[in-house]
Amino acid sequence: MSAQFEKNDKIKFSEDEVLRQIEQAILDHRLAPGTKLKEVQLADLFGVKRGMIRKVLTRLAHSRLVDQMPNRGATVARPSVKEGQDLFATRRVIESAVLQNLVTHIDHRGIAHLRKMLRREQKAYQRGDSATALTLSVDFHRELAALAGNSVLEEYLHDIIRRTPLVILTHLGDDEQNRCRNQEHEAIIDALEKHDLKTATRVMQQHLLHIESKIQHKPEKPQADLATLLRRQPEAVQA
Amino acid sequence: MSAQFEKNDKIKFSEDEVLRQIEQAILDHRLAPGTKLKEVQLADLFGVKRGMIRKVLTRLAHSRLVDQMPNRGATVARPSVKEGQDLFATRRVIESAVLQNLVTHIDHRGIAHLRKMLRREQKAYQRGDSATALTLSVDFHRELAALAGNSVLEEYLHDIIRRTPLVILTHLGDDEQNRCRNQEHEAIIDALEKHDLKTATRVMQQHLLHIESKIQHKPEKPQADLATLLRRQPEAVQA
DNA sequence: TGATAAAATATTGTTAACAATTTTATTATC
DNA sequence: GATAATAAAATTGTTAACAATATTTTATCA
Repeated sequence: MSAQFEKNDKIKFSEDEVLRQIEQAILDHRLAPGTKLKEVQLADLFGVKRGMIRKVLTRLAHSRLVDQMPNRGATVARPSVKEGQDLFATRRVIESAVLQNLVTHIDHRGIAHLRKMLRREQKAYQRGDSATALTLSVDFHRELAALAGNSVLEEYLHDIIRRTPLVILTHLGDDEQNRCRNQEHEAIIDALEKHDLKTATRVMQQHLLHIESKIQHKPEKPQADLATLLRRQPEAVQA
Repeated sequence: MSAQFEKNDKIKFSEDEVLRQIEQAILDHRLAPGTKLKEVQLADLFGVKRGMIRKVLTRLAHSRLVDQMPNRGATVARPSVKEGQDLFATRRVIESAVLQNLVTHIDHRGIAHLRKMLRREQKAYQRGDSATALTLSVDFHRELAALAGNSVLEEYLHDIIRRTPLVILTHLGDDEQNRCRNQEHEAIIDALEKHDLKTATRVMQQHLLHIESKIQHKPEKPQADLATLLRRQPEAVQA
């Protein structure tokens, strides 16, 4: 009468919190592409009702992080190589447009803000905290889009950024190749400050092509059980 | 014991069909921005269960055609002027990228296909069937994206095209100004055939700016009841 | 009359039980 | 032992009843 109750012996999570945790588990590579996501199992795991898991899975399916098949449930999505290429190509288009907006709209305050973000990112690298560095690196791109002031472009870039890690994982593996080189971030800020669109765009294209060029097929990894994989490793938590 | 049962005296619709009908009612301007969408009313109207309406409303909210507020239900979305501008600006970015892809990838078969679509569009205009002409005009843009072969770009353009009529309705009204001029469609095909990216892009930009320039604020219209508005007018059906 | 509070109604949100379907296990047959 | 049919279990899908919240109506008082 004890063991079977342990699973519910925890705080109840909100829908957004459950979404965030599952999404993070996917993006942290703890849930491999193709992994079955069973509703009751997840519901018990988080101590919530099945209906909520259902809604969460639908939301995740919408952002293409999971696949849903009628009557056959949800699995972690396995994006094709082609989808990955299209995603990267579109990202180059979006980020170019962002820069084009920025080069006319940005002011000293914006530049200063970007430099502050860059410094935090560099410090994280220097102290070897690559998890934080990666987060901050992504935030840099997001912040560029936010400063550009076009909500639709921003929305699309968020969508792409959300989907990208899964593509990389699926076809490149967990090889730590997928992070930004922050010298390029610095070069982009410098160019923006001088209102030099051409240089900013060129550096950005290099920057993105650098990752894109590495996508290629890779065999699947063995898989542990769902509960273990959802449990986040302490050392991976960002500072 | 008769009148109150009439409402259910019809075929049961599938979820996709219900979604399609409500979306069409919004895009046809039969449901004005801000209109409350009550779950039981819609469920009775379509002869389906409330849970299905619930799912449909969530899907519509996701594509920003309806707003959902916790505990306060769903309404037809009222996009801001800013959102409309951002949508159009992004559309120009996406369509430019589509042309850039097309100008290198397109072959004679593709060109022939586009010309066939253009002829159908022109014929619809000539016989005064503006509803069909509008549909075909939109299809032309969609087809460009499909031929470009980037699924993400295509997806985003679909999203923008889906959201655009509501923006135009909200801020411009039902003034019939919002259709493409198909001479420009022809010019785009001509330029693509000659692999002339510069001309194709220039015409496309004009084409899109033509509509974009007309967005401005406009007072609200009076509103009939939901059941009437959902019932589609026969003459509006496409040929 | 106009404002405020309370009650009644309407609407959205959640849940547990059930139904339908798929998946796994078992049995039967060759 | 392999294969196919059958039964059992697991899983997803749906629904009706209930709970929570918001809105409208009515009642009360200044």
